[in-house]
Amino acid sequence: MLKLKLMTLSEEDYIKAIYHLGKGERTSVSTNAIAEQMETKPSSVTDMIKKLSEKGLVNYKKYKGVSMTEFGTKTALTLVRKHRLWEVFLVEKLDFSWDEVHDVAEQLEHVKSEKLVDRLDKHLGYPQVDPHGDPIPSKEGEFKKAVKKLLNEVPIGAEGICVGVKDSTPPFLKFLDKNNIALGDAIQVLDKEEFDGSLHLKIKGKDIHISEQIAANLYLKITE
Amino acid sequence: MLKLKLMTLSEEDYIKAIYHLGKGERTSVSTNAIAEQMETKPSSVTDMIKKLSEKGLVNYKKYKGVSMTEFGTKTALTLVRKHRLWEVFLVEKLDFSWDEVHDVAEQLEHVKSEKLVDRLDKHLGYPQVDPHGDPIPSKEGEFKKAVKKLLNEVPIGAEGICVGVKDSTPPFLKFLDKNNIALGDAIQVLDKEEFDGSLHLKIKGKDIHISEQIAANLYLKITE
DNA sequence: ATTAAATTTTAGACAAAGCTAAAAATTTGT
DNA sequence: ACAAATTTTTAGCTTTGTCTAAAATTTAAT
Repeated sequence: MLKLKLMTLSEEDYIKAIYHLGKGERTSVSTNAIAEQMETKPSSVTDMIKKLSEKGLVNYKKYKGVSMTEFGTKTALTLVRKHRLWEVFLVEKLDFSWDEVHDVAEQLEHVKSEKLVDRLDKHLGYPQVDPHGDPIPSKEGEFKKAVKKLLNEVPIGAEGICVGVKDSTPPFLKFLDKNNIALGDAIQVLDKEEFDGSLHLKIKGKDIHISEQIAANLYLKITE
Repeated sequence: MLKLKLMTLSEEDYIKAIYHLGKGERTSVSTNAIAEQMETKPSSVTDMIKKLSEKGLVNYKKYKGVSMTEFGTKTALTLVRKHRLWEVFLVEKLDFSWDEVHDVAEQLEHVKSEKLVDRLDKHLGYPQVDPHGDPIPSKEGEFKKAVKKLLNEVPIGAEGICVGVKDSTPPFLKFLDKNNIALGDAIQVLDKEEFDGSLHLKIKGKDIHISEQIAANLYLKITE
């Protein structure tokens, strides 16, 4: 397998951004979208895209957007893997809360040592999902595409595991904390109000009533 | 307490290098020595020194070498603290061996999060020394100066704890591993050969015979 | 003490990654 | 279809950290 040791921090950040913007599916991503994601200017993005293209990480044609190559995707997946493993570490071992881990993991993921990642994975017991319920790619870049649905799109009576959030901003995460909703929780949809789309749920034996807006930001993994 | 959040990786590396070259004692360090340590050119060092001087981390007078300020020393100690805590983590939690941790810790120490360091410290049980027996500064930058002596300078009959190595290159560290000598071991000096200065030791109940060269690279913490 | 050697600094360049402003290409609206 | 709006790229400049080559200073040697 090809391996590109010589990636700068910035290149790694771009690769991850392009991967996520393309939803991991090698779809074309616009310069502007990347610029927004990276909080930089489109002209800077163009420059970087050229470099990544020369290194074989992305496909690029002027004015036509950019898409990941097979190799670029593999590279992005190792970064995603590292990021999510570190998030698990921070939550499980260092008692960070769910909504604090991202920035630190963002830094830790850039540490270059294959052995470190492998050992960390082992230390954590080979976790399948990160604290946000997102799947952790294997060393080979494979991961089960979780069957995730938004809670408001799930039929009444459905049961599943809370595996993720759509909105991962601190305000929303804090709401969940306050209402004792956490990843890994078993959730059952008891009823839905016609009037406002709000839901009655059972979580950890307790009944809860949430608005449709909340439901629309919670992913449920259907254990079918 | 002053805190300088805006340090680049490179600045941090220089500060640590200058601190170590000055043995933590704010002695004057030469441009050439720094250049050698940092594997760069003296002219680059001069440039960086000016920047560090402007930031109040070092004292600098043209042609007269450079020394740490109080503030620079504090800064260096937080880096040393991070480095050594990560080394403990790698050895204790991820089963890295003693001689593999340095490069990875070198990267991990640059991660910026006070909370991360505090939690890591707690997670590790507030260790006092790293896997090489070097003391870990407290959050406030304090640390017990271990009473360390080279094994060959210790009188016959002395007892103590193996707390460090002078030569920390892989070959030497591997020798120690092979001969079952590790940090934290209780060592007793049984006898010394007049002829070649070699030593008879008792380590973990076993008798061992080592050359003077080996003894001259092992630090013993005298538990007086 | 004065010259030779070594060290240190300056001056000028370069690569990486970013920016602004302007030009070029594409897309959109009527 | 074609002008207007938007998007993308280019050109040229900035900063950080590095380099080489040359100049300045200090140290060493006779």
